[in-house]
Amino acid sequence: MTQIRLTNTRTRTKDVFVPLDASNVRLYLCGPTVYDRAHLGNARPVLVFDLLVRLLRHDYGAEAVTYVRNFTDVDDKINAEAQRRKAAGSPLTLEELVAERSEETIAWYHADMDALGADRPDHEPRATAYIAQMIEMTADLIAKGHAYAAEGHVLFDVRSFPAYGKLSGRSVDDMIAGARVEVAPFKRDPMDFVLWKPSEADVPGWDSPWGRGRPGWHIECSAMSAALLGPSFDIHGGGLDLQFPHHENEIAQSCCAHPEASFATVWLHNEMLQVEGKKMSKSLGNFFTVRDLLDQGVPGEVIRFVMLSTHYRKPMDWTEAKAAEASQTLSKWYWLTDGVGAGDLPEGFIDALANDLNCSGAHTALKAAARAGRNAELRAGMEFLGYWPADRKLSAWARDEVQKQAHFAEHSYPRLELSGLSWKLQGAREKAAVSKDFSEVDHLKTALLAAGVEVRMLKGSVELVPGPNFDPEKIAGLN
RNA sequence: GGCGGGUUGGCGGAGAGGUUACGCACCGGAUUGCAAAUCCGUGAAGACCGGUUCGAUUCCGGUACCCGCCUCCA
Repeated sequence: MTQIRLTNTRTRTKDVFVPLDASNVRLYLCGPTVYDRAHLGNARPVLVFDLLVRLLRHDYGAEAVTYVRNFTDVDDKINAEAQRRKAAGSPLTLEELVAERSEETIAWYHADMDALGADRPDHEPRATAYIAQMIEMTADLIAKGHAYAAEGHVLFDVRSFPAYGKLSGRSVDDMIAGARVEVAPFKRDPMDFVLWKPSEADVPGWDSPWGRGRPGWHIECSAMSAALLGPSFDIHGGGLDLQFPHHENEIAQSCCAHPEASFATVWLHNEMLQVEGKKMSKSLGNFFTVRDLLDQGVPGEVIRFVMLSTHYRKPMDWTEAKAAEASQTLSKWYWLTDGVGAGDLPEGFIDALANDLNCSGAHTALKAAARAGRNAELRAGMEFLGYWPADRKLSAWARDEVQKQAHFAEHSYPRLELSGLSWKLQGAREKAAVSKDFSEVDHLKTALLAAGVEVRMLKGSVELVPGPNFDPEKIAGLN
């Protein structure tokens, strides 16, 4: 068992990870709002958690980890798209159109994240399937004196929760002082946030004790994590942009609803994504989705490698140069490990990952293995990091790269030996080096080439690699 | 304005209070009858100013610059 250390936003230190229950390690990642294609930034937390889950499964056992990532399918942007389709003449109801939009977006999301080699979570709950739990939790918060109804809304009373602001290091008073937006008049405190809000007739809604309406943004994660993982679980994560207000509000809701529980022990936040040194934004014209990159021919493996190369707590800059370098490295690795069985993991590999997911360090361990020709170790590490799919079949891109490498390696890279003949050839070569009579060497080499064998003359040895047209019959006489 | 994070060699990117990170690129050399997407190696850093220390890129303080968040935006 390796000691895993993670930087916990809650404690602001890198702590040794101790699960509440080692036989059931539980994680929750805030998933996407399914109104459109996932952009590249959305992929980062997915890959960080994919890596974390792989490490935890390695440590605690595949069955001892439960990973939940939600789909937020209650959102005004989805509603807006549904209303647009309705206005365009769709015969479906608004609710059906919302579901339709969510369905297609979720399918895209799955396809895109699959292409990045991210394993699906154990549970992918949709907010719309947990409305009852949200209503129940909201009512409970009112009953416990932490929320109040006003003008069809239900608001969380931040003053009722002294720890409000602790996660993000803010005080309610400071935030009010810096507030720049007009405050709804029915709020008791400017920082109070919505648990439930009324829905007009042309917007999807659910019946509730406070009238027809829909949940606020934050309550879904509190309700779904409690339903699937219990009120206390181990790791909760997401992008740094979610730290406030989303995660802060989740903590307020969950801790007040379940005062006996601890909610999430560890909070993990990944830094944001940049593109060529600048923030990714539609106005700068550098905004793109995962699908855009895939369509441009950037392989999912390469996107994954680039993403995992930068530590999750540092801003990640997506650049063409990084993609090119990643492509080169992976190309070589696939070539080295194609057809090789996975061995032990390289030295230092797990230690690096266990140290707050230092994947760059894990890559270093793989580079060392590649350099030393420990291909079985390289293969094991690649599989661990998700560069080989579970079915161990290469993507079209990777297969292509392997063939290119094989072609280029006509005279270079050591792989496997046709023992005996390589010995013989090397022996002849050593003699020829002295006698300068290369006829025997040439004879052997020509025969081998004719039999479809690649002949690689290396310093001190000869590598013989059977090619696609290898015919053992033709070299039978050479031994 | 408030809060949080960052600043490492040409580029990318880590760990560690005191020994070469590593990769890519560059340069030098080697190996080779031919051949290199082969091998070996050198150089190159820690934004700035102070402080703590025998010693700091690593700890502390300040400055500059950059990034994110600041009530329904994921």
